[in-house]
Amino acid sequence: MVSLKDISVRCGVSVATVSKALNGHKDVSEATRERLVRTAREMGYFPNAQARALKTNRTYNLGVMFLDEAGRGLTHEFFAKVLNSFKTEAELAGYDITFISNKDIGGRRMSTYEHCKYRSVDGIVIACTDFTAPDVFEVINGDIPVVTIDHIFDCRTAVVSNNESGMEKLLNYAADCGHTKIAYIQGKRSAVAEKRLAGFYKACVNRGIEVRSEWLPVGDYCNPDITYQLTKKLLKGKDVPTCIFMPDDYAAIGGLNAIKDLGLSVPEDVSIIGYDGIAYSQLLNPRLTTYSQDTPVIGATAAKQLISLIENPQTTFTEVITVDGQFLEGGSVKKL
Amino acid sequence: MVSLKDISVRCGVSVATVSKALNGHKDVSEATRERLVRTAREMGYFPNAQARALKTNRTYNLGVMFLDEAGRGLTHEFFAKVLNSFKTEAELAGYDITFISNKDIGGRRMSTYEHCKYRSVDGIVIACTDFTAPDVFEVINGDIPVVTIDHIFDCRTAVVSNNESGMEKLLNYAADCGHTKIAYIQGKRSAVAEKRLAGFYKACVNRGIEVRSEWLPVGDYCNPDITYQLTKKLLKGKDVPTCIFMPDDYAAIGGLNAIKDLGLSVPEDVSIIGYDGIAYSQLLNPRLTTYSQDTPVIGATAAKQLISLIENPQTTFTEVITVDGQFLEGGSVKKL
DNA sequence: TTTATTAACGGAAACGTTTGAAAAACTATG
DNA sequence: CATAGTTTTTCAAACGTTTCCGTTAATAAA
Repeated sequence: MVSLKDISVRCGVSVATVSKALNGHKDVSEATRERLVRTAREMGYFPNAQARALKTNRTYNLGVMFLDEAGRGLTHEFFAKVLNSFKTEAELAGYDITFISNKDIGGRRMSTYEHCKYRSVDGIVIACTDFTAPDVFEVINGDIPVVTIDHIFDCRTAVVSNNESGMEKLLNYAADCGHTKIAYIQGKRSAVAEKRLAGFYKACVNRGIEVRSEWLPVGDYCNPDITYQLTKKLLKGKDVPTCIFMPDDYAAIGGLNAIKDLGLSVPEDVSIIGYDGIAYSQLLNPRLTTYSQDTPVIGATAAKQLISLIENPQTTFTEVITVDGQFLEGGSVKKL
Repeated sequence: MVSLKDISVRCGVSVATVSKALNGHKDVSEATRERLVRTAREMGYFPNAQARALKTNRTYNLGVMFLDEAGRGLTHEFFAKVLNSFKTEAELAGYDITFISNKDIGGRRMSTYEHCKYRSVDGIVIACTDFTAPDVFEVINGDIPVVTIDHIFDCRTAVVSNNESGMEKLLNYAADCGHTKIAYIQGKRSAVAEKRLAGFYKACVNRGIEVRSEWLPVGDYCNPDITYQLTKKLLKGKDVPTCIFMPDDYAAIGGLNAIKDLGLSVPEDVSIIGYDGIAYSQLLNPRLTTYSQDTPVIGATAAKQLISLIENPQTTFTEVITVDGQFLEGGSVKKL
């Protein structure tokens, strides 16, 4: 690899001058700057990221903290999409992405935060299902810039999907279609679940729809099996809902199968509403009525915010940015 | 951050001794070694990855090259799963994962290979749909250890899914069920597509099944729309196939919709076979008969191979490792 | 001409490691 | 007790940058 020294001897100047020229400092004449830049290019020079980081304490590396208790990891479409846009935006600004986790190094166990220190990441984005993990708190309380996705901590910037309003929009649609007997299979307790439930209640009150606690079973996100069971249970009694909200689109498949297995059909006998707007939901027949979270914006915003935090360290101001999604009208809700 | 120097002054020895003690060199007495390791732990020491890399030219970072012309990126379930297991295995060995792409740095465009040099990754795994990209060749011809997934280059280690045998198994199953009029909507031309087609032909010959060229349309992977069109076309004529092989499970959804839209049903009127064994395929009703690629093994094997290549540089021996998958019998094929 | 000002460049230390060679401290041997 | 051998420790250079400060040269002002 060609280094600054190589360029300096070739051009008969000092390495200091080369460094300054290439980094656009002002105390180098235009003529030599041009000459140095040119030969650097000719010689195929690229800075050595490690050496630079060692001096500047800036790695241009962002850590992605990604705990997923379900072990689905990147298979989780929401996270995969968010990560994808995060990555794209970060790369545009010259940052690379490294996965961070707790791991062993040199025989000693390293926490996620220690891992970040070891790799000297400039910033961390946290996206996970379990924000109560100790590793998360350690990072939150640390001194590395952090942006969280879909969870709000005091004094930390957060980018959250507008779960409350998304839920409201969906319920309003169901109400518009004439549904009043509405069930909601909730996701597992979490900040996201709270928000969605809040939106559900709020809209129900607004539309004068009675909320029945027995129609609010707690299931789990991305779990078609549990959703299958709960859907069957909901439809077993004599007084059954006409419309069921699912934890998310993926889990909804379990619900659809339950309905099919009961000899019923969607939307004729029972209406179904999902959440997420994943690709499959729009390939189902009938298309699932759902709410598409704006993953491209969520990821890109998180990246922008994180980079801004890194590059303007004085900014003690932390934001909570709410990203709206889009209602997707499918054919899974019957108009009564 | 506490450094080697901090430990050395605290213990009254030189930094060299500390370094050697912590790295388990033999030329340091057991007594001092134990003492140094203990205080290092007490002081919360972690090595500085940059400094170490600068000296040793080893970053313990693996680059993931991941070109996806379709722009689906991590949303692609096969790749997401492979990457997931790759990451897990690599982390076990103390390596981190960094995404590598072509990008701009300091105004100059950097190729993927240059990017790898810049970040000094110890090795690269290539997984992508388009292995003809110039960026791929540059990496293949470079001097960094490389493992490719699902594509074979001379002189480079490759981990490939057993596409040929997978296809054979599927066709044998269809034949066992009594099907003789079999169509295959191919994926776009690629090494993978070739292998699958080869397996298809081979099994057809074995079973004495006539291969009709008009029943071998070329579609595209992960593209339900094209698959929808081609499926309709296949089922329009007067002489139609009784069983259709889809490019993959995801694309198969397009086929299923086409069949539904024609007023037909699976498997009564037409049988369907997928490829990949993605989660959804097993949630469909009826479950899709398909071939599940062993993504956990593929990813883990790739990681192991790459790390072995890195840690035993003398090994000029390159392997091609074929990973078998598993046949999944669903309910989408009718027994005639 | 002298002095002050500015512009362009170089010297050198520093970042935190690793590592081979040299030195020092022991141990054993005759 | 000297010598050789062995074990343990330190020295010092090196990896490729960045950056503060000093130096030189050129220009402007007095």
